[in-house]
Amino acid sequence: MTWHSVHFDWNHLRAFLVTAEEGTLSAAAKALNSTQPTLSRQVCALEAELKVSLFERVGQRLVLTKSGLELLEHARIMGNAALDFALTATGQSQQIEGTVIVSAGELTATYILPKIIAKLRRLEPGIEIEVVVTNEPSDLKRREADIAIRSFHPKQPDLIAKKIGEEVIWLYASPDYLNQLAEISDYSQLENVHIIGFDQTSSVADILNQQGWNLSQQNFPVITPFQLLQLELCKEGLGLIFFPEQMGDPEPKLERAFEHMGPIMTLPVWLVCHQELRTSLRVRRVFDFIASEMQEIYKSPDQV
Amino acid sequence: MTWHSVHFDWNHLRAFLVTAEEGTLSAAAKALNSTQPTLSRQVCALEAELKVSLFERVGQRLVLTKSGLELLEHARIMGNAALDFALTATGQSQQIEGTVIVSAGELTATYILPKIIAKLRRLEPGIEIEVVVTNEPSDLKRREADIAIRSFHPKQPDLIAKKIGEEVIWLYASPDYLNQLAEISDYSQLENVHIIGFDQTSSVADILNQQGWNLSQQNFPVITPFQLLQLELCKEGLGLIFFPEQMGDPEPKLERAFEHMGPIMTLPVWLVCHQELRTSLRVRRVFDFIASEMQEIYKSPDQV
DNA sequence: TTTATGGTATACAAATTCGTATGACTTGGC
DNA sequence: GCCAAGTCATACGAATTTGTATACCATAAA
Repeated sequence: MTWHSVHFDWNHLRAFLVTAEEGTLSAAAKALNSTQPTLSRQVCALEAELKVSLFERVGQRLVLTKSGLELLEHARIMGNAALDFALTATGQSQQIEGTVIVSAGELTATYILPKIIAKLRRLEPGIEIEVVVTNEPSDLKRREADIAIRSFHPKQPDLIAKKIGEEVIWLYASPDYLNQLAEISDYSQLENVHIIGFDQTSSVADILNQQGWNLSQQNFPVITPFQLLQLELCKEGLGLIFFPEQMGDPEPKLERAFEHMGPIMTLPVWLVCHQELRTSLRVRRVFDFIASEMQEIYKSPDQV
Repeated sequence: MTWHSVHFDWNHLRAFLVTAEEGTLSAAAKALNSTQPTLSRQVCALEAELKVSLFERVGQRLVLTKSGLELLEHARIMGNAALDFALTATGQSQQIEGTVIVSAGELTATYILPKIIAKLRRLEPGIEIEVVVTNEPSDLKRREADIAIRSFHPKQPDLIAKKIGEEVIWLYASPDYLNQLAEISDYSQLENVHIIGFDQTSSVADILNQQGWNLSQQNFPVITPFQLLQLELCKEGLGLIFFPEQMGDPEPKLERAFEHMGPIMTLPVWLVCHQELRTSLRVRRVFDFIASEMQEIYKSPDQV
């Protein structure tokens, strides 16, 4: 086997890849925990090694040349291979010390995780936990997170998922606001009800309308995707919110609305992790611990 | 896009890959134009970065651990991507200066290439030619060569091939030896003829036996795959050799044997090159030049 | 036009990496 | 059993790469 063609500096290729993906040298430097001059030199060096002009320096902006665009495709393949390599490497690491990244939504991160993490840290002081709070599903493959808590089963076959339980969603409101709605028992009468929505899409309205409500955009005077703000607004009596019973019931200033009509919906709770990472002592420890602790919580919600 | 998991040193991964493939650090160092201590440190550094033990140091030999074996597969993918990257990069290089590697068999290298290379060097002083002389087909994909002269059409679809002509193979012998064989016209009488063979396999005998000869191992007292040695042995009168007429006819001390029976066989001559490289100014120039020069030669063999 | 912002390339000192030399060790052959 | 050959790891000076600071340029807004 000859390695003739592999003599160029692979780090320079990485510099090229990240620069091309990020758009600027400065951004690439930030992404790689490096500095802009370093990236600048590395890309230049790669161009010299290959005798190919990768970027065209037009003004302050770098724009890929035709050759650069073609080469970027191969560089991407290499980057993905590096990603896979890093992933299985983390999985192969048999040492318990290190960081585990957990991705969760705002509510889970706020109400569920703190006690679990505290308990885990007491049991395993060598494991450091990094929590990524996002309502978007993190890309486990790219290792934006090692473990994710999600409300849906992942499609990818290389992910493993464990079902923790069901999150029961009710409508909640402050006692004040509930008084204003008193006596109402028929959904169709709720023309002027206020609900604090997530975004401009009508998905929340759709769910309720399917259950007999008759809601339009006017029923959503305040909108925010930040659920903790929804909660505070609700406490102030600005309207109803969707909230899981595990988090909503313990809130002193919150009461279930229309309880006799039953819960709005239930969402499953999945704990997800990449297959490769299950072989890691560290990740497995955290995964199993979170799973057992959360299962305990979802069995008896009042413990939250 | 996050580059979280790509922070490890890609050159260290390359060091791991080449070391694993080559078997020892020293061999890997040679392959990478580096030194053994450097490779040693890089592999150690990678192990530290990943917190994974890649090799087990048993005695002086490095043997892959289970983790190392698993990671090697991903590293191989990355290596192949690097290969592809380098390949198209060379193709993208629009600079005429640089080295072009030509692979040829002994006879072509000795009789055909020198004049062509000399002429080319006069026309294109910026192009340096490296000739790889081997009877094995070079791996164009791994860039053991940029251009190869072969006697068969390549199967791989990503290679492009141009047919130069036909090599007509005769049996040749020294005048001395021919006199010993005088008067013989029937192949079946040639029980004691001596032929200088290539190797222990009976492929040469098979070819002749199919044409009515009756040869056994005894007819091949001297064997060598080195064709120039065959030639010299033939000149010394040790026996017959297979030789192309383009090279054999001009030899003063050589004559065709059994000419009236026609040539033994004809071999096509193909000029082969990787598709990606055709886009390189430099490689294309050499390819086209060799093609036209060789076609000229194979039209009128006496010019050799 | 002017100014503020965000970008790249260059200069030089500091930190890192590399190559040479060397030592300790294992394997294979005589 | 011993010697020769070949392996990997370590030490230290040299070479390379990196980061900080800075200059310079382009664009957008005032």
